[in-house]
Amino acid sequence: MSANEALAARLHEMSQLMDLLGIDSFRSSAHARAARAIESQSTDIALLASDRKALLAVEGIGPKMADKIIEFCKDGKIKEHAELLEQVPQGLLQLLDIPGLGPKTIRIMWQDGKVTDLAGLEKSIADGSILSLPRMGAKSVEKIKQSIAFIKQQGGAGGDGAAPKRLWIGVAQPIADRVVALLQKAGDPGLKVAFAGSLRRGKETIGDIDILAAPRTPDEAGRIMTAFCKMPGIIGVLVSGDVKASVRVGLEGEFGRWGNETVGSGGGIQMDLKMVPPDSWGAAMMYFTGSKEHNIAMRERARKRGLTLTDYGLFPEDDPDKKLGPPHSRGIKSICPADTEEALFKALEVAYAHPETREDLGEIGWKQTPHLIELPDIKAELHAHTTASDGRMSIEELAENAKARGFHTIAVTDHSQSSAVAGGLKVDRLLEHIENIRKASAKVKGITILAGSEVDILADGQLDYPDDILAKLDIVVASPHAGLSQDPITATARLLRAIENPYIHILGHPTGRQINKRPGLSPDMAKLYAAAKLHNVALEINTHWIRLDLRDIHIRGAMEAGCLLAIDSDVHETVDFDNLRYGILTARRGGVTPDRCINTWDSRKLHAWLNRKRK
DNA sequence: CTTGCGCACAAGCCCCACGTGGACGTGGG
Repeated sequence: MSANEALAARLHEMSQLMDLLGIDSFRSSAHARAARAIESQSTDIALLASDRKALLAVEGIGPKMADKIIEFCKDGKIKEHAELLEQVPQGLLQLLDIPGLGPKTIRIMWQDGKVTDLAGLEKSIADGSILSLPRMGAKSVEKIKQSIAFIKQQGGAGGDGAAPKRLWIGVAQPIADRVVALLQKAGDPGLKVAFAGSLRRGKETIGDIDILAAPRTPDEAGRIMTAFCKMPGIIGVLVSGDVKASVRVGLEGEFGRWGNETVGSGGGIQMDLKMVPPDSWGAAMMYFTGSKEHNIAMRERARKRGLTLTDYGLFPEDDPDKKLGPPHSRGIKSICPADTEEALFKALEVAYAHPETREDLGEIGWKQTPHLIELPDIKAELHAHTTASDGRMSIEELAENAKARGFHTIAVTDHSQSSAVAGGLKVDRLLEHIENIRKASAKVKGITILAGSEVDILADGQLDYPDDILAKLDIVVASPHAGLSQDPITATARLLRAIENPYIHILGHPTGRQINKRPGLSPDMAKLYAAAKLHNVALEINTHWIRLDLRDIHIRGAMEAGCLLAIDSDVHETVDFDNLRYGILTARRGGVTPDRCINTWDSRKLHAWLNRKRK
């Protein structure tokens, strides 16, 4: 967990504690909002907090919050947090993770039902006393029971307080693809089915998988619902009505088989299906895609124009006090077509925002839609390994694979000598490897094979080969692999030194973080961007879904600073090429345009750029 | 607790579905 994430988690918990204690809800939501603001900062919080003014400039952070943040950075803790924690029983927070139970209900149970933890809750379910709570009936209790079972299976039931884990996008996406195909098959030809939610927005981790379908007849709807609730791997149905359902699916069975990397979510993932009339498709996609913050901002914009934006369309605002019920249910027609998102954006006079950018971080209010990079724009892979180090393919196999993807260039960049576990090449082996690459290059036509290396950035910022060896390589990708728990100042100096090396082209996975595994380095990113621009070094977006490093918010900063980016799949085996889609999504979240990504350049432009450092 | 408007004090992000039980909490984005 990075420092920013740790602080955000702390503030979020403070907000939850306030809810449980029944403290002023505005204070609570101010803390939740501050937590979100911290999460979307690309600067390491320790650096930000060294300048109180900069902290105050962040939307949602006022004087009191700034002091708490500074306190956290100095002492590693917030006194008020500890004080709140003292007033609430240990096991209570965990109950908030149970769907169906919110702060109000938990507070009542705690105050007069003597429930202070999961065991107490289970007891009150067992003896039926839970039913005496307001708004608690058989259906709600059943849902809670199922949720408890799921949480226990996830492993966190010991009371470690761990929030439910989010799945890597690379694990969630193939599952969603299969479900979409399955539902399409259950319907008639031409049925619209799509995934939405954070998956469609391309977030690096996914909480649940949202699927939208637009059946045209009740019969078709019935078949879709049945197929969804009975798909392979189902471990529980939470809700199933006529138009929506929520289920949990295990990752072990038919929809699992993701090798040993499925551990992220423990045992399963929630999937939500919603069915809508075809003429509401666009409005429903907007709603289901989110983000929540984007939706709210869009709906506010509608209200300012005397309109109401809902999941079904755009309506005249005829009922400000909301007494009459949703407009669509009263037979009122949308004032514009609601079958596409584009039509709704247009009617609200907002430039279309791609799903990946819908985070309410400035996209509403664009003069025009930016031209974001797309998958087919990528024409070169500049970071790949062969059997010479830890890859699975020979040079020729690698080149053939790249050619089949339509690339004009593939760079062979095996590990350098310090990466012993990855079979890094000593200088003599590297020289021999270069010869082999030249030979393969003569054999395989129709693609340029570059001789390169992924050179370790040593702890002090030196590169792992001397300059005269680097000079022999067509391309140098320099990456940090070890020493990833350095403090921010040392890490900054280390990476800056690497960027300043005259032979480096690309800074590979700059922070070395691995999602859900380790935080990696927290350098002063602004300094990195400036140096990369000055020395003409491209910053890598490593497309492996465990890395996605640079991450979205850092890419945003790099784009604003005018940097070049490289989107590379760090290929070790054939399937790694398929990770490109995650790199593209992440790049789009950061606002990358094709001109700024060196992998989109035509062969002449790219090679000229590489050669500028080889004179 | 923050913001916005103005230098002290208000007001505070949207809309729908569901279950329960008659108005509100919760979850979905």
